[in-house]
Amino acid sequence: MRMQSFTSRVLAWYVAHGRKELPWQRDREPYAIWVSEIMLQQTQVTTVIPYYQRFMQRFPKLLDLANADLDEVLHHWSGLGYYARARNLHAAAQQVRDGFDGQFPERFEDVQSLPGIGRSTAGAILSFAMNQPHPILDGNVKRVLARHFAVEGWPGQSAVLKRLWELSDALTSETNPAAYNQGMMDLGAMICRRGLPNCAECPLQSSCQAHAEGREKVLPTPKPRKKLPIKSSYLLVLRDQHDAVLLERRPLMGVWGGLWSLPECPMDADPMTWCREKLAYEPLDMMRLPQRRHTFSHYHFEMLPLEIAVNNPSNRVMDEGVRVWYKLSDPDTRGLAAPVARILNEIEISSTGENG
DNA sequence: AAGTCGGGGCG
DNA sequence: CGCCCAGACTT
Repeated sequence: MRMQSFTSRVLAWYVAHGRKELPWQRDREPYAIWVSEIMLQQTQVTTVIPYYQRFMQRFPKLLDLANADLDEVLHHWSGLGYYARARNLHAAAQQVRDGFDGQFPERFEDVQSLPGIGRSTAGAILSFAMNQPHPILDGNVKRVLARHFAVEGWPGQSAVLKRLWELSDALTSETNPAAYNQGMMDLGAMICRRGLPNCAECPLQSSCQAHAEGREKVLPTPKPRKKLPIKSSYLLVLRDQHDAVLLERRPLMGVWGGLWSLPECPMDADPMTWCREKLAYEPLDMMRLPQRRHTFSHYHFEMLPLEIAVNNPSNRVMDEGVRVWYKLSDPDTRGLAAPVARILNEIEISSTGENG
């Protein structure tokens, strides 16, 4: 008998083994699926789930998100990374509110025109929410296709990417794209895994070219990587007489965009002098805190936190959009850079320990 | 086409 | 420690 098609095998496998109980699969509301798809960009399912639940509890409807302050959106995103996703999500919600009468658009071109939504995410949202037949191409689908069809080359190369899109487009189910796309993602996550593919339980094994050639572990071709440079800075923890800490808001573009962080003193400067001249606070006492390393996609960040006691006059004027005194005992809803939150948390624990 | 953008999980 | 993960955007 003739072998079932690629597409029908994926569909059958999804019905039998795929994931159907994820929090954003309960209904097919476009807004919920949209939020989940943005969170899932470059982020694994198990990491996303608690963030998704807190986010949806605070912003249950699209208009709740559109009408919220960006600061609070970033607060609920803090720790997930790629904060441009949160800013784009917020801006896109406002575009839907103002340009689409608050209804999430149903035309592919309209969806892809929203900030933060590219071809793959637009296809995912419209296929999952409305069963529209659009292909997707996330990391899982790339891996399944690259292996099954033995596609050579790093998928970041335009020619390789074009070939993978052609395959995804040709294979996507016309009748049940939602189940097919979810099936491909689940196959990539559960069977056709990066490190140790479970070919024995794969519905596509009989036709998989990489498996036939014993190359499933070396495809897809990995990204050529360079050694990450190391950047070091002092992080100044200015602490006033009321146990408040001075925070600065980071520029929207760049690392930790829009989040609140500690003043960053260059390594070639003297922290006491820098504190006096750049921050205009007279340092009274200084203490080293444990050094930390944070790794970004493109460099290591060595943080040398210094706790500096200062006197904070009550009549001093400050621009609260750029700098705030953050009370350790009374944390609010600002988005803090994750390593900064950990540093402040340690200080707060040690200070509460001293007082009782 | 290449670089930017976070944090976590895993071997 | 290196590598990757439900990518999109800028230059």
